Amino acid sequence: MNNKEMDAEKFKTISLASEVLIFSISDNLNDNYRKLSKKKLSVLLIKREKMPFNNSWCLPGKIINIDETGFETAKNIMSICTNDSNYYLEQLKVFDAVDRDPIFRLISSSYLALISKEKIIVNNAKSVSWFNIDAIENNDILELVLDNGNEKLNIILEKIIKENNQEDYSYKIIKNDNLAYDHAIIIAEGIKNLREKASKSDIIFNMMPEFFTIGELQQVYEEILNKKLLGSAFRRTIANKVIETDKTRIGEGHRPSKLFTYQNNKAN
Amino acid sequence: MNNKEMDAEKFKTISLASEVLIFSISDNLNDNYRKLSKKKLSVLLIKREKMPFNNSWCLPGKIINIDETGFETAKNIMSICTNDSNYYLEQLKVFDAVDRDPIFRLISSSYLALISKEKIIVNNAKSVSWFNIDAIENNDILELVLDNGNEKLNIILEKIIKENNQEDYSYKIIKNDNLAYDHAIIIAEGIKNLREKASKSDIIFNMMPEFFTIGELQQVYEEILNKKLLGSAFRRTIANKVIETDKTRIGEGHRPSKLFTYQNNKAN
DNA sequence: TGAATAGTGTCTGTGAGACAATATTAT
DNA sequence: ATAATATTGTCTCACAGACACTATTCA
Repeated sequence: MNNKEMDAEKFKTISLASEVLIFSISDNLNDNYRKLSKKKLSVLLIKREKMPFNNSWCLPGKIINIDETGFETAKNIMSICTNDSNYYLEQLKVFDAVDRDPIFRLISSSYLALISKEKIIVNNAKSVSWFNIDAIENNDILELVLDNGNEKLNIILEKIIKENNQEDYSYKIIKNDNLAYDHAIIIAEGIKNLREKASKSDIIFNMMPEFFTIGELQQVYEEILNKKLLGSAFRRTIANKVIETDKTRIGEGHRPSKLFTYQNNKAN
Repeated sequence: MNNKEMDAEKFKTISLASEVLIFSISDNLNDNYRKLSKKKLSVLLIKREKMPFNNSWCLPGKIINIDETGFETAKNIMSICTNDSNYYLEQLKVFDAVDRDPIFRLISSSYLALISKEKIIVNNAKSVSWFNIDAIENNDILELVLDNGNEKLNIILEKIIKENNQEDYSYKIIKNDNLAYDHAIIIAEGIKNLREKASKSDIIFNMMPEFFTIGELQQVYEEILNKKLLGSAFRRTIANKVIETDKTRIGEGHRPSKLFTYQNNKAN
């Protein structure tokens, strides 16, 4: 094939990429020394340095090689931010709107990764950055505010409800803001997925450090589930999932708290 | 490109197909006139008439065209068995093992469809057939028996549990039986998905006819969840999802039962 | 001392499991 | 009459929400 034929070929074939939604929890210190630091869900984004969407932020992604699975590609992508292989990774969804890439037919197989901040190595290059996520829901509108400290992205999505079932919906971008492709939708779907699984499984612990207080754990659940929980009830329900250690966190302007660790080697 | 170049090209590119797992509920009459007909989960399979896997059964599938989404392709596939567009259809998972097709790199984006038998038109061609599914679980082994009345497929799968979490597992084929590709795994993943959602959503109703008795509905739930339910408790929990009609089913050798219909236009 | 969080105990309502009891039909 | 399913009612137990109360620290 000569170059001309290759170019023509590009437009006739479908390219398939793995894209990874890397979520973690960030600590945001409070000015009041007594108050706990505020936990925020955060997502890792990359600054694009080529067309299309040059200079926009995007999810880390890679075209799937002919000799590797999408999962393997996703694991390779993960190596940009960690050399620890101990994280959660699962298939999320396929995003394949015909016009999602302005030039080619690019289909994205998305993956959701959950990792603890302590396992993450991000060099300070400006091209990789963690964005705190604020997700504000009003009726059928979802407002996403992504903030990395320097730049703030304001995105508005609409929930498209299918067939009268309030629980079954997809998203449509109403207003985008310097985020490439349909990645705003992928982020929204990831949050939805995480929220659904948070109360039915233990995946949240993948974003926790090895040792944590019940209060910190509760904060993370509150952030993900987007609602206040009662301390007493939370302790009860979480009790059989954690192991108390003899460590204690002190120096916080209030009663010290015991440190716990995740009970992941359950025998039942 | 000449033919030789095209052939070479095939081996270098990835093909992407939509494959649809069409589930429905079959009625299997009991010899005892008093007893209810036994409900079975069933899947629509197609007899392949070309290589690879010639003469094996497979899920209906189609290569995704460059100008349509996988969902659209899935809807086109659905038209082989219905001209009613009122069914449930959702993305299931991507299956992309490198060697799943013996010759090419074929990636399958699978969809789960749930439809009521009354909406289905299958011409009696031998190439399309409904198979009743028996799924027998023993520890980490899942045995699938697919039976269309003429042919019985016995498949054995192993659950591969990830990272000590009993709930998070995938499947590996131990013994296949005249089922093409990794479609046994897709069927197993579909059953798992259906089971998880059955108790948390109303998707089961997509496989019910317009009018049904509570007993029939309970049977379907028992079949999907693979456990016996208590009639009294079932009635209580299902009560707010169904509307009682003035119709009654009679002539069954026991007390007649009221017919209900799904309450899908919920106002909450 | 006071602000803030940690941690325990208890009451209450909801909802599921168990099971008893009654109803109704075709053969 | 009997087998089989339909339908209702009631008791109990587990669990989550609400909330009161105590504990402990640093500025």
